[in-house]
Amino acid sequence: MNNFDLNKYFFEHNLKPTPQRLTIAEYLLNTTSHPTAEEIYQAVANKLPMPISLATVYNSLEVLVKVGIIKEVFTEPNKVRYDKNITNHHHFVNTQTGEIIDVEPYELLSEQLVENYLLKNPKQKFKITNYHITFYGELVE
Amino acid sequence: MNNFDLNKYFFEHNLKPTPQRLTIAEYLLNTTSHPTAEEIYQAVANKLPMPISLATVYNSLEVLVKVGIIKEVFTEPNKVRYDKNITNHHHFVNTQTGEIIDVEPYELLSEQLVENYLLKNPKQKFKITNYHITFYGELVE
DNA sequence: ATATGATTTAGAATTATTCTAAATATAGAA
DNA sequence: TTCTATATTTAGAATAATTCTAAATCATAT
Ligand SMILES: [Mn+2]
Ligand SMILES: [Mn+2]
Ligand SMILES: [Zn+2]
Ligand SMILES: [Zn+2]
Repeated sequence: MNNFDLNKYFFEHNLKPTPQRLTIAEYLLNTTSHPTAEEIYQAVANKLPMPISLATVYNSLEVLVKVGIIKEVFTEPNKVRYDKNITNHHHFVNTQTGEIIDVEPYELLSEQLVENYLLKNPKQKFKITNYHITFYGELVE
Repeated sequence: MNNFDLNKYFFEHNLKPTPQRLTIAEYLLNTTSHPTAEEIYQAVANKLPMPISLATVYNSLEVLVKVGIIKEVFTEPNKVRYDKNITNHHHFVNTQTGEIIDVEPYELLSEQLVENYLLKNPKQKFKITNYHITFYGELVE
């Protein structure tokens, strides 16, 4: 999504395209990393001509999640990360660096995963609406 | 693991079997839920003859994790839960109640999952050491 | 220009967790 | 047993992430 699309998207979702929101959205759309609110705050503070508050970063992230431009990711305790990749996908955590990398889903496995759940938990009558896999591992030398 | 095993386990791991630790461990071993530190604190405070502090709950949980009697689980933002099930397994989150249910792993899928990761990320040279699936869903009427 | 409502802001409040330093308990030695 | 060394517990302070509050500012429509 480029800057033009962003303005359009904001308009279509009744979001005022304020410099703060636009800069936060732009920052996220231009990184493959999964930054925290604090990291976004630091990066965006350096780009904006005016100052920005951390509250605005949290407020903006909330509305960007709400309109579906970004998603939240929980891979670690006590830390929320934000993700421009809004497709269904999974994450690989490099346990040496903390880096989080997107993993594309393998849809052929989905059915088997869900079937396995039903097999292993025959008493429970639940419907699985989605699932998320966190892979952990290390760089191979 | 019964009370006898617990004393033995503590002894073997050089953990003094204090009433606080024993009661916390017992509480966890006798529930299939995945309680938070606060929930454990409330439950254990009611069982112990002497008062207990929240700091002791956190300290005890830390050593119980360290010696491998329990595991930490991260399924929600900003909340750590504790799990007596120390085997490799996954979790189903009932999005209506927040209840967390164990899901046994399907080892036949592991290989395919890891293969898929390598296929979809051919440039990255990482070794996957483990992975965790969080299923989300609802009760079916 | 003015009003209205949305947005931003600083700072206070909240929640989960960790730290600190003193008090107490445990286990082993004497 | 008592003593002693060390481990554990504790209350409360500190920290980190996030949310809340209420005032200031901004944008848009009259
Ligand atoms: Mn927390
Ligand atoms: Mn947090
Ligand atoms: Zn992602
Ligand atoms: Zn579990």
